[in-house]
Amino acid sequence: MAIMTTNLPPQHRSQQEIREHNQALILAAAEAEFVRQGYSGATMQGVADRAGLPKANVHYYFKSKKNLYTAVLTTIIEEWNEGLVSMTKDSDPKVVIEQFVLTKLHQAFAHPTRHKLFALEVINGAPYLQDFMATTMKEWALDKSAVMQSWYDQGKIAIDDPLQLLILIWATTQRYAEFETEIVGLLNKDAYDETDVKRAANFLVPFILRGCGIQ
Amino acid sequence: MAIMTTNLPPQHRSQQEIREHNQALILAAAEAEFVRQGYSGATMQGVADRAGLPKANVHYYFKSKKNLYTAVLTTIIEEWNEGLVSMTKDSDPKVVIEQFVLTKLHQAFAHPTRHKLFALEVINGAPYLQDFMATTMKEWALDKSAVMQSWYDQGKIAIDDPLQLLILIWATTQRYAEFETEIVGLLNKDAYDETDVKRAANFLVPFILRGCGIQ
DNA sequence: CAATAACCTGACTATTCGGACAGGTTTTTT
DNA sequence: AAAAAACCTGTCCGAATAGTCAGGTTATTG
Repeated sequence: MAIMTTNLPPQHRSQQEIREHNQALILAAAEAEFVRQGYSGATMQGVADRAGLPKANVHYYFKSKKNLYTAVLTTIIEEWNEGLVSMTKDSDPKVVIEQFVLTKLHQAFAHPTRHKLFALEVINGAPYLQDFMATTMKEWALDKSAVMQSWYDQGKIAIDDPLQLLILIWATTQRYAEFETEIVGLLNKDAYDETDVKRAANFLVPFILRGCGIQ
Repeated sequence: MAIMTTNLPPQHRSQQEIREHNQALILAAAEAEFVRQGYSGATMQGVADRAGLPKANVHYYFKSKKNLYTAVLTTIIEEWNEGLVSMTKDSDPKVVIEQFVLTKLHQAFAHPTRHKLFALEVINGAPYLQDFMATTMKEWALDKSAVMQSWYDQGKIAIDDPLQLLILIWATTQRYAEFETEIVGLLNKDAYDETDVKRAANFLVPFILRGCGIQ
């Protein structure tokens, strides 16, 4: 619908500028369009309209609908773990878990569309993410689980099945993005405001720490 | 794909039997088909094939695709709160919360497709569920929140924002259905088996009780 | 045992959509 | 400043798909 960034034509734009600008424009439009009705429901014309470009131009930059879709997913994945603190067996679980939850929570409120798109993809079997899920993501999860297992062995946390804890933290933080519609309704609002992130954090952080047997 | 119930033609079936049988067949097929690629990606031919009926017959019973979709959602909603124990301000929070979590968890593992379909619908703005979400579901949630608030006032639980607790319980239990693909992969399996429900329950129930400050 | 109503389905239709492409314009290179 | 390369887009096309319908079969009713 809305054009995402300035599209006013500067007099002379280098081809590199044009390319970067239009690709970013199309990717942003595609993210919105794909989440609206899923992969099949999205139309290339819809992407074009949101980007303010002719349909043929979208095909010029991204050869096919499938190609555009995977490009959107790739950009989402690349930013998936950004901002996360590192954790080792010597870390303080309280600090690390608190930071992890807060980071994930802020990402969820900041980029609900991305989280929705990711969820849509996983719900119908992750056809385009199988590889990422089976390799990068799994290794990351198993690595973190091993660290948390060592915390348990040291008596720092009460969790003996860290994979489940990881699943819980993902579930509870991402939920605010994925189920935005439902939660906004329950909170009697039209959209989230700043207080809602705080309210979620104020509940979630101490809850999870208590659940982990910390404090 | 697979035909859901016996479709062998008894010699003489009453029209009522025929109707009930075929409608159930089509609804089950539609649930599977709609979850496969969302509303737009599903095809009436696909529903027909799964049900083992000609496409025109599907249209005979459910006038349109939209009509069939809302029929599927309606049957899901009707079973949404089944099996839940009642809760009052005099209940024992430990018992009620434990039962609530276990019931939701078993539903999630028993009917993943329904939960996925519900999630798909909510993620793209609940276009066909707005009414249910804004009335029945909201009243239910606010009612339960009030009960839990009274538990807090009595000092029985440490949760002063019960709506958030409700959101957390929904998120953590339904997650196992919605993100089946991801979680099954993390557990190194092809599909869930009985031990996975137990493992989730063994983690989740004590975690949530501790989070609530119980025990 | 009609007559009526309900069930069934092959064949057709209108529409929508992804994609192709020819011919044009602007920028870059030599 | 000419040639090449990259960018741009109106128009067309084939495939897929929701929905229609006429003509049929089977069950119900009086």
